[in-house]
Amino acid sequence: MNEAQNKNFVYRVTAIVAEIPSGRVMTYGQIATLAGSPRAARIVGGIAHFGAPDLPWHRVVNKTGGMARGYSFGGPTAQRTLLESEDVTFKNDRVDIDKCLWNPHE
DNA sequence: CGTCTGACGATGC
DNA sequence: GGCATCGCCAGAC
Repeated sequence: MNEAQNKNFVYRVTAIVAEIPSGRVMTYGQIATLAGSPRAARIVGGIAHFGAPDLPWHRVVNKTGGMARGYSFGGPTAQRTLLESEDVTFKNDRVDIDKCLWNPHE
């Protein structure tokens, strides 16, 4: 893990997302920052769609608390239902990041 | 090595 | 608060 974490940006993002517990969500910007590049939020998304299909990307949302453009989970409704199943609170059609934003420092 | 793209973010209107 | 535009960084071609 130590060696791997220093490997590349992609691996860090993968590791972070893999550690997101149920009932908690993270923003792409947050993950990108933890990965070492606070401006590379889009890169996180790119990694999401192509690599690491075993990770709970459905717990990853953008800063608006919504989901990304053209999600592939079967529609935004599926994502919302899935997160609600994990005790994630919702504000209208957006995730209540204010309450469910997970911090790895915990 | 140069260029385009992209599951985003911030700012402006 | 939502929509439009620019900007950023890293990966793929």
